[in-house]
Amino acid sequence: MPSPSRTEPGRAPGAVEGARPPVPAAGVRAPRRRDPARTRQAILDAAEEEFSERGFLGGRVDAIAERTSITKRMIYYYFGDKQGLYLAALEQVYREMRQSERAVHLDDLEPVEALRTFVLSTIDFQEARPSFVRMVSFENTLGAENIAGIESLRELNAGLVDSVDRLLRRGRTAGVFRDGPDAPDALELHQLISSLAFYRVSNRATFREIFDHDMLDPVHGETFRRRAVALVLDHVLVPGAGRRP
Amino acid sequence: MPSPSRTEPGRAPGAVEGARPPVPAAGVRAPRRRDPARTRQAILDAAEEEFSERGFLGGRVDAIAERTSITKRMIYYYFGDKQGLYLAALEQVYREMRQSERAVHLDDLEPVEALRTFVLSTIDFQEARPSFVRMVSFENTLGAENIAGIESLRELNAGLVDSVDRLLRRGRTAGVFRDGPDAPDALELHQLISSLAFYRVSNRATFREIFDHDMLDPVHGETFRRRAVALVLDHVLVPGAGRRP
Amino acid sequence: MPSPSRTEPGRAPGAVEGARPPVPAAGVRAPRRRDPARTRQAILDAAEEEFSERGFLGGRVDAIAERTSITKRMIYYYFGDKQGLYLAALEQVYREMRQSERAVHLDDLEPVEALRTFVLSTIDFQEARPSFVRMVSFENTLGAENIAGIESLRELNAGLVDSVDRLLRRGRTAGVFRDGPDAPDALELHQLISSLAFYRVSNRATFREIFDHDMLDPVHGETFRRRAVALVLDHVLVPGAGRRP
Amino acid sequence: MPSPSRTEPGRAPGAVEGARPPVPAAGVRAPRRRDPARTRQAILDAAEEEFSERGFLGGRVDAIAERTSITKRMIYYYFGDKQGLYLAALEQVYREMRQSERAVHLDDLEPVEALRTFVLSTIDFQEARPSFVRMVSFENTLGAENIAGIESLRELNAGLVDSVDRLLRRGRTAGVFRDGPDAPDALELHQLISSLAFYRVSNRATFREIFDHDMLDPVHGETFRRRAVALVLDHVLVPGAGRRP
DNA sequence: TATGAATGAGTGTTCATTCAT
DNA sequence: CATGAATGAACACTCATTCAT
Repeated sequence: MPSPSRTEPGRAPGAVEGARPPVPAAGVRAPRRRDPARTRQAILDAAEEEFSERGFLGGRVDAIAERTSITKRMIYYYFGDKQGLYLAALEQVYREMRQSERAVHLDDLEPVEALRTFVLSTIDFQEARPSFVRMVSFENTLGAENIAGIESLRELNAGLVDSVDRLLRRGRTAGVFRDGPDAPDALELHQLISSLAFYRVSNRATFREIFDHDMLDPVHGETFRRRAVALVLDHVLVPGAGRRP
Repeated sequence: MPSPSRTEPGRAPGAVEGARPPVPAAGVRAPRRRDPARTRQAILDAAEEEFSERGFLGGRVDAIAERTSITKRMIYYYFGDKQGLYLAALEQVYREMRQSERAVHLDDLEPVEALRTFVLSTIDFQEARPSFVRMVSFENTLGAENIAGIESLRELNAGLVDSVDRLLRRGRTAGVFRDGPDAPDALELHQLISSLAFYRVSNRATFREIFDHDMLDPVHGETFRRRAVALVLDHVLVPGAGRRP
Repeated sequence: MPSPSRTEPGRAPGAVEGARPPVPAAGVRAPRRRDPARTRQAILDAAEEEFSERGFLGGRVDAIAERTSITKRMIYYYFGDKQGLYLAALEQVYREMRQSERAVHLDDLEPVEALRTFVLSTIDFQEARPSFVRMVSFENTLGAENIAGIESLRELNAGLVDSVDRLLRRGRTAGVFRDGPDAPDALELHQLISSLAFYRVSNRATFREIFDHDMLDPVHGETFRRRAVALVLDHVLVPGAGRRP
Repeated sequence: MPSPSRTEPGRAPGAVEGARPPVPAAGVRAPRRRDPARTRQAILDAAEEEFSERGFLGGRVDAIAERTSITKRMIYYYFGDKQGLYLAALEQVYREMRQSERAVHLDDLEPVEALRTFVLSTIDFQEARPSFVRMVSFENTLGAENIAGIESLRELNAGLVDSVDRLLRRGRTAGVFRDGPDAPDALELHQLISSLAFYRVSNRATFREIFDHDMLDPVHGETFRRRAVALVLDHVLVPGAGRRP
C-alpha cells in the first residue's frame, strides 16, 4: 500500500480505537465493515496504485475493487464514478508533494544553501514517489484535462514559485545570485530543476532499456545529485561566488 | 497526418501518376484499394496518432480503423495484433528520431559548435514531434515492456551516444572541454540535454495548467534555447574558454 | 430443457411460492432476476444443450445467452470463460450419470441378476441422455483435454469399477462366473458394456444414414437389450450356469 | 500427411515423373505450382487432418491453407466452400475404409474363419485410421447431415452388409452358425463388431483419462482381439461347434 | 452502509469468403 | 492456375455502471 501513515480525513485524529465494534474474525485480511474512513482510504490507495500503473484509460475499476476486496458499489458510493476516483487519487498525490515541499523551510536558509536544498529535495521527492511521476505523466498525455478540475492546485503550486522567488531575491540582494535579463526567474528555475529530477524518474524504463543504464540505481545517485547542484548553482550564481571550496 | 514527408515505399518518387485509375479527390485521406504499401502506411500513421494520444491501453483498434476507414481485419492482416501495431508505430517514431539525428553531422563541426548544434537539434526534434514524446512517456509508464521487443533500437541509440562521445573527446583534446572525474561523460550529457528538451514537451500540459505558462509558446522559445545552450556549455567547457563574446 | 427433474438449489422443494413477486407466465423458460441459483442453472442447461449439439469449438457463447435471454456478461460472471462453462456443463452431465448408476444398487442383487441389471441400466442411461453421449464424443475428438480438469471424476468412476469388481468376485465365489486368465476383469467388462450401449447412441446418425436402420428405434429396443444381456452373460457365466430357462 | 500412398486421381498412375517442369528452387518445401492434382490432394490431406482433429465447426480454412502453404483462394477454387472441402475429405476417408474392406475376401474363407477375419480386420482398420473414427464421430454429433450428401455411400456399405449376410448364410447352411429368431442378422452382427472396434478408438481419450487405461496400448491389443473374437463366435456359433481347441 | 446480481455497449480478434490482378 | 489484399459479420471477452435487497 502506498502510504500506510497517511492521515485518514474521515476520522478524528484522537479517536479511541479500542471502542470499535466487534472486531471481525481473525484471518479476515482487509478493512472490514463499519469503518467508512478506512474503507475510503483503502479504495483511494488502491486507485493510486492502479491509475499510476495503467493510467486513467487503462485503469480498471474492477481491478481496484479486487485489490481492496471492497465491492465496486462502494467505490461508486464514495467517489461517484471512475473519473471522480481518479481525481481523488490525483489530488492525494499532489497533496503529498505539497506537504513534502512545505517540510523544507527555504526561507530559513541562506540563499545558496537554500537553493542547494531545494534542488536536492526535489530530486528526493520524485525519486521517492514514482507514482506521483507516473500520474503526472499520464495527465500530460491526456492534456491535463483532469488536473484542471482540482481546486487549490494552482495556489498550492503558486506558493512554491513564490518561495523560490523570495529565494532568488534574497540571493540577488546578497550579491551572490546573478541579475539582469540573462538571469533565470523563479519559474524558469523551477522548470530546470524539475526537468532534471522528473526525467530521471519518468524516463527510467526506456533509458534503461536503450542504454542499459538505470538512472535510479543508487550507484549513480550521489554523482547525479552533485552534478545537478553544480549545474544549477553555475547557472544562478555570479561567477566565482559562494561555491564550496 | 503525422508525417506527410514520409516516403511511400510502394511508389517510385518520380513515377508518372497519369496512367492510374481515377485518383481519389484530393483531401480524401483514406487510401483506396490495391495499394498495400499505402494501406499499411495509412494504418501506421493512424496508429501513431491514436496511441500517442491515448496510450497502448487506452488506444482502440476500432478508432484506428475508423480514422482510416480501413477495416479492422486489414489491421490484423498487416500487423498481427494490437501489440504488433503498437510496436510498429513505436518503431516508426524512433526511426524518425534517428534520421533526424543523423541529419546533423556532429563530426563535421568543431566541438563547441557541434555541442551547441546537438542541444538545439534535440530541442527542435522533441518540439516538432510531440507524438514521439507522448509515446515514449506511455512506454515508460508501462515499464518499457514493448520497447524491449524492438530490435535495432539499442544499436540505433548506441550510435547516438558514440557520436556524442567522439564529440567530447575532440573537445577535450582541443583543450576546450573540461576533463577529469567531475566532467560528464557522453551518457550523462545525453541525459541532461534530453531532460531539458523532453520535459518541456512531456510536461507541457500540467505545467500550463498549474503555472499558466506554456513552455512551448514560441514567445519563450528563443530564451529557452539560449539558456539551455548556456547551461550545457557552462557544464562542459573549461572555465573561460570558447564562449561567444 | 435438459433435465427438468433437476433440483433447484436456490429454492426449498416445498417452499411457498405465493409470497414472491408476480411469477412470470408459465412456459416462459428464462428465469427472472434475482434468483442466482436459478440463473446459474439456466445458463448451465443451455450450455449443455449448445455444447452437446455443437461441441466446444462449435458452441457459441452468444447462442447460450440467447437461449436463456441472460446477458453474456452473466455467463462470464458465473463461469469465468467459455471453457469454465463447458467444464461445468460436462461435470453436470457426468454427475448425472453417476447418480443414475448409484440408483442401481448392484450390491443388493445376486450376481447374475446384478449383471443383467448393470447391462440394462447402462443401456437405459445412454439412451435417455444422448447429450451425455455427445459431450463425451466431443471430448474424445479433442483428446479429453478438458475432462482432465474435472476433479472427482476419477474417483467417481473408480467407484463404478469397484462395484463391478465386487459383483464379479461375488459371482466367482458363488461359482456362477468364470474364473482364470480368460475371464474378463471389471474394467474389461465395463468397456464391453459401454461399447454396446454407447455406440448405439453415438453412431446412430451415420448408421441410420448408411443402413437405413435407426438403432434407437423402439422397435429394436427389446431385441437389442435381450441380445446385449445374453452376450454379456455368455461371456461371463460358466458354461451352462444360471441362465434363465 | 495422412497417407502418402494415396492414389492421386488427377494423374495417370504410370506418368513419367522425370519429365516435370523445372523443379522449384531447392528449399521450397511444398507442392509447387503447375501440378493441379497434387495441389488438390495436398489440400485434401490437410483438410482431413484439420477436420478430423477439430470437426467441421471447429476446423478452420485458414489452418488448412497454412498447413499446405497453399493460398485460400485455391481451396475455394477446387472445392467451392468449406462444406465442399469437408465433404471431399469425408468421402476420401470412407473410400479408404471401403478399400480396406474389399481387400478382405470373406467369400473365399470358410465361415468361422471368415467371421474371425472380419472381426479382426474391422478392429485393425479402426485402430489404423483414427481420423476415420474421429470424422465419423463428428458427423454423428452433427446428425450426419453432411454424410447424407455423399452419393454411393449407401451402396458402398450395402455391399459390406451383403457380404456379411452371405457369410452368415454359409455358416448356417454348414450347421456351425445358430439359426432361428434369436440368431443375429447381418446388420446386428455388424453393429456388434463395430461397437467393439469403434468404441475402443473413439473413446480412448476419456477412458484413459478416467480409468488410467489406454485401450489402444499394444499391451492390451492381443487380449482385446482374442476376447472380441471369442465374444462374437460365442454369439454366433451353435453351442459347442467349431471353436478352436 | 454494504452487497451480489445484472446490464448494454464496447474491445481485441477471427471467421468464411470474394475481389482485382 | 494462382496470388495477396480486402471484407463484414461474428466471436470470446470486458468495460463502467446500476439495481434490488
